Amino acid sequence: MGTNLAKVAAHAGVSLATASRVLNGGARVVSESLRARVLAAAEELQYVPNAQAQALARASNAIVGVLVHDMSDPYFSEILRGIQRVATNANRLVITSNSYRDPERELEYVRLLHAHRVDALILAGSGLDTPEYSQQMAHHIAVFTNTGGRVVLIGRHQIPGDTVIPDNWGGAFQLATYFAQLGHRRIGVIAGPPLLTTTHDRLEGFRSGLVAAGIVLHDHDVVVGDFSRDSGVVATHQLLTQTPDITAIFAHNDVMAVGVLVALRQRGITVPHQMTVAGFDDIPLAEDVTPALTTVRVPMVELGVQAMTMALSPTTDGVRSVTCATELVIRDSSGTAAPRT
Amino acid sequence: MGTNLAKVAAHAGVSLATASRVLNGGARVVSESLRARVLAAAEELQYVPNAQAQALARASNAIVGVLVHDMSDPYFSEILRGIQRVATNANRLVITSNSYRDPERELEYVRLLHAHRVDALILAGSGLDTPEYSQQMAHHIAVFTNTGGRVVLIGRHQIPGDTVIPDNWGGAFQLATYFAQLGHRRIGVIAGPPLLTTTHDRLEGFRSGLVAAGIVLHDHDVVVGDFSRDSGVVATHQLLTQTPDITAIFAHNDVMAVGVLVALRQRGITVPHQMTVAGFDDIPLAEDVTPALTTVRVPMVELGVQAMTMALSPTTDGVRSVTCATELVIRDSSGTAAPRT
DNA sequence: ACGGGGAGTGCAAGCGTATGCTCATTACGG
DNA sequence: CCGTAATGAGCATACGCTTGCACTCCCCGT
Repeated sequence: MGTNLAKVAAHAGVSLATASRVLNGGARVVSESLRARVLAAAEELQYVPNAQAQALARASNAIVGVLVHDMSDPYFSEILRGIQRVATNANRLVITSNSYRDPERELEYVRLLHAHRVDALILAGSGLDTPEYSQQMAHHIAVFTNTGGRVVLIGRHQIPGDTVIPDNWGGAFQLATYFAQLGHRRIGVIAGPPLLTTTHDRLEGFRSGLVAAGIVLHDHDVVVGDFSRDSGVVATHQLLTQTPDITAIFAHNDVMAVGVLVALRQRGITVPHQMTVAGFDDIPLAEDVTPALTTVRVPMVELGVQAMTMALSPTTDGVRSVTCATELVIRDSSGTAAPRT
Repeated sequence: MGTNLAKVAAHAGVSLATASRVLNGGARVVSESLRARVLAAAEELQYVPNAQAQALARASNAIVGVLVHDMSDPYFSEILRGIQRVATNANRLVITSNSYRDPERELEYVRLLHAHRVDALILAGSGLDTPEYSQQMAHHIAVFTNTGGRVVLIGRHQIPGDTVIPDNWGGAFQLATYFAQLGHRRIGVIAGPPLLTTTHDRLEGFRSGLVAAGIVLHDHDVVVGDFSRDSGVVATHQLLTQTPDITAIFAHNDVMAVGVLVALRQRGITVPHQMTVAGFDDIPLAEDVTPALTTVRVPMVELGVQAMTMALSPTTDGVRSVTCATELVIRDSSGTAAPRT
């Protein structure tokens, strides 16, 4: 059934070794006549090399594993686009897995990808900031790197390895400054899941920006979401119920911000006149919602490109780290603070 | 460096065979004492099995290859979600690759996935309807299936294999009927890439629906896009320039429909009062744009689930085929035909 | 008490490929 | 004309694991 190199070699009347050397192309120490015979045989028998066996023999297999929280989320979707772009150019295969933010599953997948002996592993999306998780993950990662695997982390982690991070803190700081300039004094925040470093950085950057403007962010003005649209809707209603006097809302990502817009529309609150709204990430659809969303741009494709580039380049001994700048993008969902009703 | 089974066996003081049997768990013909020793050794040495070698020895490797046009596109993103859901439950790894609608690359990837001896291959997104492409692809696929691989196609192809198809024709027909009921007589269509079967089916279904209502769809009322938002914008301007008297626009997918809304807003044309707009697919953001988009729902997650389920179930001799119903979803972007200005 | 049987292990042969090393052939210089 | 250095091809081993088969005990039935 399966045509293998042996059959090709036999059909071409040469040894296995010669056939292998022809098909690998690298060292051209094979005479033209034999080379042609082998190629013809391979073609005729429709030979497709067994990558598994090659990997086993070579101890390297040209495939990179990527672990994301959820690739349906535009944020990761864009990162993957960057990763794929580089991978394609380098003729690398990419295995993508979704952890759906489940730590158990995340560890499980790292193990699985390790088992498949991927050349490199890219962990996209910040990790949980708990000692147990960090320790376990660090342990798994260590075992992997000890075997010669490379690891690149996107987002801040408590895990050693090459890193690509967006400047979440700085972007949130800028946004806070902007909000303050617009005259907002009471601001609601819809945060991401509590233990993510991304959430932490965006929250603290924002808080610091407000503090610099003499504004205090109260704990009860912060509600928690899970980065999904629906959680943005729910959180908005919660926010408006418990602190009705806010004049602006900062959602920790654009997807939730879209939920905010929906919720406000349901309540008949106009944006930006009665309420200023901003998100984070600048996903493609941010400029297509109404009103177009003010947000902080994270160069997602760039994050992916950088990560993959690192993943492909040989291990330098020290860990490398790249920070990608974020940038405030002002659109139509933000405006000067509305006078109290 | 790499700990392998041999080292584990040695460390536990048993034979390679015994160690293998313990770790595979299946046949429990190993005494408890030895079993414990092996497990302890594996733990201590941090043994991670080499999936490559296992696959080679077993001739099966629990990984499924998926080829999509562009996983940043919400359409494919949702399909992948369905695929992943099933894959996770079945403890299968998924390799995802983007062809970016490049036929060359698509063939290349099929070959690459074949080389990696994936158990099954899922081709998502309709194929090109050209003889050369179909023939070549059919050929590659045949070589793959001859080796024992399974293939599932999502969308109509000219290629033999198990198939999951959304009822594009029927959905478009329904939409046309609805448009006719609203009183629209002159309608513009923004089609997908010309040679895709999806494009063909959506166009012909729509045309048939109009014909059933006594309306003719002129060729110059159809412009071509590439399923991207920006192409929707461009196509809309083109459409309004060459046939300004249309009262409704049907974009072949929601992503382009969003572009239509943007273009209309630029021109100050209100929706649905001055222009009716509809898309296709019902991607998640369809209900979040303003106005919420009337569209035809394609059960994308379901497509993925069905495809993966087929991919995992053993080959029946005949090719299987599942059709998923589509459904008209009426939201705010459609209304009765505006009186001529 | 002896033979049969079953349970538990180990041996060794693959799975498909890459590659170091050896061997044969040819060309060339002296 | 012989010796030596290329040059090209093949043998055999390694990669890490699974699994059919053979072997060794030990227990039990007759």
